[in-house]
Amino acid sequence: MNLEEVARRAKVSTATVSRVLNNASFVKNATRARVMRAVEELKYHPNLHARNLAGGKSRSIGVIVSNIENPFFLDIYKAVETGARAADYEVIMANTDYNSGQLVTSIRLMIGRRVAGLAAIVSEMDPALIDELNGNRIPVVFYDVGTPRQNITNIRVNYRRGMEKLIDYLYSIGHRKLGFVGHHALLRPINERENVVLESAARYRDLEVHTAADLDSPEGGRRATRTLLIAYSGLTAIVCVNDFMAIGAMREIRDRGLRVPEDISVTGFDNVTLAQFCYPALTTVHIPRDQIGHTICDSLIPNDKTRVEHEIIIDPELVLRDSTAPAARP
Amino acid sequence: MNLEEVARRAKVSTATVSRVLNNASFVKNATRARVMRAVEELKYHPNLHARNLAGGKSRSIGVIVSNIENPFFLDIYKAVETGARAADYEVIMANTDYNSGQLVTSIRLMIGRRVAGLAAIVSEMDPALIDELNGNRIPVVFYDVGTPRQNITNIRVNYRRGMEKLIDYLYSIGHRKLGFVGHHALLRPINERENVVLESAARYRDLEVHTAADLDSPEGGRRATRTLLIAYSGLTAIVCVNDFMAIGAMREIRDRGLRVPEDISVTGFDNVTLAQFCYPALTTVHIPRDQIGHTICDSLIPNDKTRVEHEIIIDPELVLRDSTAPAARP
DNA sequence: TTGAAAGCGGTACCAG
DNA sequence: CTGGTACCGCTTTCAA
Repeated sequence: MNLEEVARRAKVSTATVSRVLNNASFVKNATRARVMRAVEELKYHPNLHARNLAGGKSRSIGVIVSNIENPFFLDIYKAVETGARAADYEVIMANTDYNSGQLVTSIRLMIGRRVAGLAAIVSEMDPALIDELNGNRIPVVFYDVGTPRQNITNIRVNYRRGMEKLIDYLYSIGHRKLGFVGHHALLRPINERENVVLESAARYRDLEVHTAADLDSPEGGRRATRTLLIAYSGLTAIVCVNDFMAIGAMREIRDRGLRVPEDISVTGFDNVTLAQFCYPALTTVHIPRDQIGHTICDSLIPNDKTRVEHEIIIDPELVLRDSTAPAARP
Repeated sequence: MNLEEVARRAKVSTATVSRVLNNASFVKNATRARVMRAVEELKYHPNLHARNLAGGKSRSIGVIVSNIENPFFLDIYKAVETGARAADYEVIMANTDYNSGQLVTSIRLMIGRRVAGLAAIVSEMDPALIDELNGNRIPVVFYDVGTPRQNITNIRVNYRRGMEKLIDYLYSIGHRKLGFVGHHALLRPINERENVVLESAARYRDLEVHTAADLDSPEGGRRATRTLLIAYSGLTAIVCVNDFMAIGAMREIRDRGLRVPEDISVTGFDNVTLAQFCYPALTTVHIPRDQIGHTICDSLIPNDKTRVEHEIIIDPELVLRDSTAPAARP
């Protein structure tokens, strides 16, 4: 079922069929109608691979994320999709599960597909890969990794500031012994985040922090919290690397017969929608996924109007809700 | 950057380059090495469109879902991805947001990509589309819609049984006035679900049900619940069409100063992971997304061993948790 | 307004 | 083992 068959049935050339299908140049109404009818009758669907090959262009952008189950990444993906649709681009998504091998596979896939642009919203990016990407002339956006260079835009969140706000707040309401729940992702910027927490805490002489890490999931958050609670007594707050894990942290705390926030406070990061539907609603730090999505589209989709900066830094806001309260006095 | 450039650099023919890249037939080690080096030096990435075109095969399956934000759909997608990866297939995902126009677009996209198989996990499927798909010779799996025919597998969940179990349970613990939270999706099978609830309830003379619908999201669940709570007093339980919306229902109930489950019980459907991380943990009905994902792969990916039935019906299990309790005595 | 034909970047068959 | 080459299905000049 190809152009030729349609052409034959409509008694025209393949060139003409191609023209009507692409609304290109002028075709006499009568012939156009004949072609349309042939297309319908044959239930013809153009082969997109052939089209891409012949056309040479691309009209699609790739988005690679670390964990599509985490609403944070999903939100970014959706934001990009919205922007892309508006520009009549399609977006191809790939998920790495924080697996560096998968990342390589995904990147090759995207390049193989000749995407017009690529967004890497991942934390397992290693320098070698950045190099590989750098060789190519395809525009790339990194989230939180990579050095800005030619054709590369960098979006980063000032985690340090976000964490400091969170920790300052907890300190101000009396917390002196915290647990930090991180997730497994051996490379940057995750470890960096743990360091940020440690350093933020180090600004206070009398603030103690203990850490644990597990998978990026509610279950992971629960396990890490359990580890923390068993190993260290007297923790009055659990600071989680993101909202997704914080959900598990709250569950674990309650399963141990403790109350949130009366006995132990919990904080997240990202401010995903779920954070406000938790019970108690989660205190967190807002990261504007929509804005990130927009920025990605702006820097990946050719656009004469806006010129996007090569490095964008976001200063995240603290969002106070009900999962935090003054530290329990022992 | 194409085969020819690589061939030239390695001083071989394009055919040979193709061979080493596909591990096909034998190539002398020396030449293979030369080719490899050229590939590396040129940072060559084969054009997948050209490859697909020339190869004619496909090794990819499409999955279309109604709402990727709802973990239910995401879980199915992931299950399919796992199965597909194992068979060295890639999966292309498309999201319709319950929009029938998007569905058409997505289906055309998949056919245009010449996927080896297509899974439509959507509720906005209309008969015309089923016909369009039916014309094609590509194997299709429908979830919950469509009549089984040649090349078409149908997976359906026996919602009626699931709902009956839920309602029987609620009735048995004293509930006589229920609210049902559905979501907007004008076509089947959603309305069907509302009907099922109504009919399940009709088995009892003294069981009253009122319904409301909104978007498939926690926020939608919250709004529908608000509507219900304002319009009808004396409701002792809110039955939600799925877990995702139930999360919003619980929030709304509590925001009105009521307790779950002491004042009002809440139930979900699907048993997504989140259901056990809610507080209180959600009473729901389990739908085995893994099994569904497996089945999809089995019927879409050529496989000499198993022969899959053309119609598979799942009888879902009731999962009792903490969001339900005996009806409050007024 | 329409047709013929030259690619686009690979694959795979046929010789050598 | 390796090279030559006929497609794959569509887009896009160039002429007619």
